[in-house]
Amino acid sequence: MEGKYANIIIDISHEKVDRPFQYVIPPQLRSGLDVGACVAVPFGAGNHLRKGYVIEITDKAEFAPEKLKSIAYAEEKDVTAQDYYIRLAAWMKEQYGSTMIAALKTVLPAKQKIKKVEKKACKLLLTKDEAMASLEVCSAKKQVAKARVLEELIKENEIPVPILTGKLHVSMKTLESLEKQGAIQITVESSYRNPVELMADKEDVRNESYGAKKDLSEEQSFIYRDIMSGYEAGVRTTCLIHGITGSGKTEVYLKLIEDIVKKGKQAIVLIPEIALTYQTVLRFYKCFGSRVSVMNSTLSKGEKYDQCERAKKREIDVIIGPRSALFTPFPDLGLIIIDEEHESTYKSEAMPKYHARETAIKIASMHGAFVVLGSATPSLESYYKAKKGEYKLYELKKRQAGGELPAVYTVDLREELKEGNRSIFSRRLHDLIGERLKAGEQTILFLNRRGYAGFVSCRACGHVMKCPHCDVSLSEHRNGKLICHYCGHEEPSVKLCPSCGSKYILGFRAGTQQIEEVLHKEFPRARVLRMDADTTRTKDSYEEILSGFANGEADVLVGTQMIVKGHDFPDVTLVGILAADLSLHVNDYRAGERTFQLLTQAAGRAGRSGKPGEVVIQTYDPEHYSIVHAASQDYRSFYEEEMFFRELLHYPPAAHMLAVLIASPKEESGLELAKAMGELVKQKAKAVDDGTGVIGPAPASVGRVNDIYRYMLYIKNTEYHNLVEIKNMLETYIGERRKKEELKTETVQFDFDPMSSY
DNA sequence: AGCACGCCGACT
DNA sequence: GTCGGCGTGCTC
Repeated sequence: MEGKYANIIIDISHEKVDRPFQYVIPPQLRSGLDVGACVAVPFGAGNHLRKGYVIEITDKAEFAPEKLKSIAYAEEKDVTAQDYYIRLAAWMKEQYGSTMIAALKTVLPAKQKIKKVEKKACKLLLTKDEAMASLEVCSAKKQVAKARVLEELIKENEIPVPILTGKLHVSMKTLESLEKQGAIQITVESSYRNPVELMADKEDVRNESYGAKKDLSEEQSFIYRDIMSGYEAGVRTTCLIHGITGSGKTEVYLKLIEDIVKKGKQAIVLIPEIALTYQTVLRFYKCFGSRVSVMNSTLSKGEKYDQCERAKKREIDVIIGPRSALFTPFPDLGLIIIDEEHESTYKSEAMPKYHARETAIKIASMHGAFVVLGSATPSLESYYKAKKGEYKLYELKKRQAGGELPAVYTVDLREELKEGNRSIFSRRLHDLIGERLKAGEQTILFLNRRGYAGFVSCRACGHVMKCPHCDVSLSEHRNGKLICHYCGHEEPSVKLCPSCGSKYILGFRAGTQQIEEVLHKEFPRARVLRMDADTTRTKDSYEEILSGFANGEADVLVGTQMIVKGHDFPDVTLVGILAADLSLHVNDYRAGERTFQLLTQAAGRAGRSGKPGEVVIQTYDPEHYSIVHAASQDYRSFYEEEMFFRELLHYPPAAHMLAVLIASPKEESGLELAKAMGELVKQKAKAVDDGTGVIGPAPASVGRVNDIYRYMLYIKNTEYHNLVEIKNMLETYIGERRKKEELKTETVQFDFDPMSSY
């Protein structure tokens, strides 16, 4: 690439320098420098040479050219790894529409390497009396900063440095000066650990029968052999394994990884964050010992950095983690597995809003690796691609333990009501729960309710308590406060309706709590565990509840979506889905798909170890195709029916969709920008005539968050790259208006094939 | 992150 | 004056 100037991101982990700086490319580097190159540049007043990454090469000087400095030199060829990350970041920026910095930040695991893993602390070396004396000396000299430090250290002998520099506004200089005087000592601590070994230590792995190597079934070994022989022949096509619940996809993954590792390559296993449990990890630990590691959000930055270093040094072969584990710096990646590939957590909510599936395929292609997707209820996207031949489709139709799929009963709640049953439990479910309690078998009750605790409304006048900064209702918390889940606004609960003065203003508590109460009333001897956002607030409570239930500490588990994922409960023979259509009535084109997935996955929890299982689906809408096909566990029919609607309405995967979120503190200027952008796209669509459809602009479904007004624009096209082009066009449009200082407070975000509704 | 600049009280 | 400590802001 030719060009006079290079825009470079300086490798300093500090917000204020986290933007491109422009440098002159010296003539001898003109031809050999490319985007992604690692260079050394003079930076700051001291002209210290620092590392940086070239993110753009241009002829346009964006800064007074006479003030530009020159690149000192380019790093030698060992930059392949870095180069790879910058290419990946550039790809993400293009595909998903974000800043380069944001993309680099999500992709680069090394960000922490600048920040020391060590914990620094200040320790007082003087005695109390000596310290008091120095304190007086400092005060006399008006050395306020030093005095502040000494004062605090007298109270507490040792204080972490970040507290001193943060809360007390003391600079590192001051501390160093104090250290020179011999008044204090700055201590450095560092800790290295392998989180998997920590997990494994908690249980005696060897006595655990769980991950014991079973022989593959015929179905399993066919898939394994077919994939590996394809691999040997150089095929790198993405594979989709559609295996019914309990069919043993994990065994296939383990075999594949084993082979790949034998070839000296490494594997990444992605799982939805919520499903990362001891059970899952232990199974891998059994196979690969300490050469497997985990990556998740509970690890500290230092621990994450450690895992990256170990990966680079080939000390581990397998990493298990959520979508961020994709960026583990393996030197010779061979395989990426995405388990439960339909899960919406694989789509990032932050910028860039990337999808782990597409990104994994990109990463694999950069490494000569391949991707295996697995699910009992594949996303429509993946199944569609498999049918088109873009992915290779495999099926596991038999349950592993030889168990039958559970018998499913659908109960029409309208009929129940007609016949005078107003309970949350239908008579059938009630009877079956009773039977299980007698037989000593376990039951799961599942409420597929979206969102959190109920809103507060006045029964007399209908007034609803709303957030003063956002267009959403406040929800009542256990501590009696009203909280806004969008901006965090808090206010005390009300006793009297602020609108009409009635005292009948109450929260709608319909939820797992209520179910628990009814259970206690109707089955006083049943031991009940409840799992929802309330009971899983603390760090380990999630795991505690699940393993408690798995160990038979309770008869009934009541919970929301989170209980359906991951865990195996061999003694569960009854699953009750209390209101199957709750997740159906959300204004989102994916509602049908999500409902089908939830119901199928929930039903699949029943009867997993030989004992026959039963499932009761309670619904007001028993004819809905999502419910009908989930009840018969018939993915194919569901797919055909849902796909018909997607084709008809041009929704993904039949077409692609770009959601544009325009936000502004000023209502009018936000709408003006949204309209202008919409008009621009419509004009282009007319000119090119490529079937682009534009919807909106319209206010977002939550039209105001934190006093910022939000507008949406939806753009549809059958070709993804056409949408990328439109995004690029809008980006330049915004850039131009920004230069003219017209847009100061407005922000625009892009979301391709959105998973969440706005 | 690191350096310069400007501010402020103390002291030759 | 001017020296040394401290906070602030900028770095292509």
